[in-house]
Formats: sequence, C-alpha cells, structure tokens
Amino acid sequence: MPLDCRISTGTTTPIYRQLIDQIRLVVLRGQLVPGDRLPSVRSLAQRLVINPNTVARAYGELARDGVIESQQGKGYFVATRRQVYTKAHRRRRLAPLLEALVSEAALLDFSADEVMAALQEKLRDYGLEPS
Amino acid sequence: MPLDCRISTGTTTPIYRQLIDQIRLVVLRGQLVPGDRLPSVRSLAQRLVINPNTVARAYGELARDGVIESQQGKGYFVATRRQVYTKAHRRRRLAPLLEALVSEAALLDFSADEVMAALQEKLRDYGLEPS
DNA sequence: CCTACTGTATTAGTGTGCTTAGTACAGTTG
DNA sequence: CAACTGTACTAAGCACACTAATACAGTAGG
Repeated sequence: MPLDCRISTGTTTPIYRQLIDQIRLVVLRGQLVPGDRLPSVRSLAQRLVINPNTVARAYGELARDGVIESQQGKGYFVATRRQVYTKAHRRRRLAPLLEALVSEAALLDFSADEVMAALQEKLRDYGLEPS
Repeated sequence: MPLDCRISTGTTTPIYRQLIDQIRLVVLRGQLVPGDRLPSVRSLAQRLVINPNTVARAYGELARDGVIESQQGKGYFVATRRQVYTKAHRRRRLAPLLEALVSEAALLDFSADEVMAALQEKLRDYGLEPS
C-alpha cells in the first residue's frame, strides 16, 4: 500500500501543508518505517493531480524537519535516524504550541485537571510511552 | 494604567492578532476586570499609530469570543459574564491545539511524562487550579 | 440641538502566500 | 544513452489576509 494521501481543495489549508501533516502521521504511526521509499515527486503529483513543485515543497520541509531524507537521483526515504535535537531546541519548538493550548484552555475556563486528562488521552492515541 | 499594548511590525503576526492575544492575556491575568472599559477604537489606534479599523477588528473578534462586550456609542468593556460554552464546544475548540501539541511532541521524541510535566508547569504560569 | 465622542459598516487598495507552468540542471540506474 | 530520480529557478495568475479611507449610527453633555 503505497501511501494513500488525500487532499481536499475545499479547505483553506494549503495542499503542501496537508501533505506534510499526512505524511508526518503516516510515519509516526509506523505505516512507513525508516528506510521506506516515498513516491517520487512527479508520480505523487500526477496521482494527486497537482503540480510537482507542490510535492517538492512538502518533501523539502519534511526533510528539513528530519522526518524524511532525500537521496539525489534515488528518491525520498523515511529518515533512518531520528534527528538529534538539543534539549533546548526541543523545548523551544514545543513552547508556542503549549502556550497556545494553555491560553485557550484558560479562556475556556478549563480546570488544570481537565486539560491534563485531555492531554493524557491524546498522548495515548499517539502511543507515547510514559518514560 | 490604561492597558499598555505593544505591537511590533517586525514579525509576520498581523497587528490585529497581536492585539487580540495581548488583550486576552491582560483579561486572563485580571489586570482588567469585568466591567472595565477599554480604550476607544480611535484612541488606541492613534496611540499605536495604526488604523482604527485594525483595532475595531481585534475588538470585534474578542467580542465574538465573549472576552469583551461592546456598547454602541459608549465603548468596549470587559465581559461581565464569561460566555457559557457547552462541554462539546469547549472540547471541539481545544482539540486542534491539543492535536498540534501532541503531534509535534511525538515527532520530537518527547516522552509522555515530559509533555505532562511541561504542561503542568505552563498551567501554573496561567494560575489554573487543579479542580 | 449640536458637538464630540463612541462603535459599525462598506468599499477599496496593497501585499503576500499558494499554486501552477515551464525550463533547466544534476545524480542514479539499467 | 535513455529514463528515471531530486533540485533550482523564474514567471504568472489567483485568492485572500491585512490595512486604509470614508461614511453612517448610537450616546452623552453643555
């Protein structure tokens, strides 16, 4: 099953972003494992009836984020080694998302417990382990 | 102290969004309490050297979200009663932020414990109580 | 009432992000 | 060499977000 992506033109979310999100999910879920090859830029573009540049952009950003890797002339592959981030870098990248979540939760009068519980549930969905 | 807002034109964040975020924070922190009057659309615009419409837009969205209320001809005031949201509505609004957070955390190889700890800390910053 | 303040609505201009198209170049494979 | 791969660049069109300018409507005080 070679990566079934679906893009919808109805939303305001740009195509390249939809691709990024979907591929990220597929990798996180392990439906594609490190070393697996992704569809070529041109073939995926043809299949989805979009411009190759759009696919290239999505792949490019995913590569920049260390999710996939490119091999010139061969194709794109799921990154074999997870990028090594410094602790500071990881925190810095998570911070704005955390900020947004808590700010909105406060506005909606969520209690701390409620937010924690919701987070715990979501973490399970993603299969994140405690330690 | 009549609401010291600061906007920066250097970022890509639109002015109206900066205003919204800052006013939300001010209200959440209790620096402005229900019933307090906000600067008029024009005066704030003049002080920040921006267009009145931009302020009006920020105020409008804040009013739509129930943070502040408008009184035609009088001004804008911090909402006396917090908007009453249904449980479903609150969850629906928090969901995408939660999704973004956990997705990014998973990508960055955070452990569940780490995310929970980070959240707990942030919740304290906002003064959210356990119950 | 009139003036000077409030918010509100409509319209228009401006920029920017997204997508597409076309072209060209470089590495890999058989 | 041929047919794939990724990469890079320019140009164009389009939509939409953002901001601006202007006019309209409600409120309060002299």
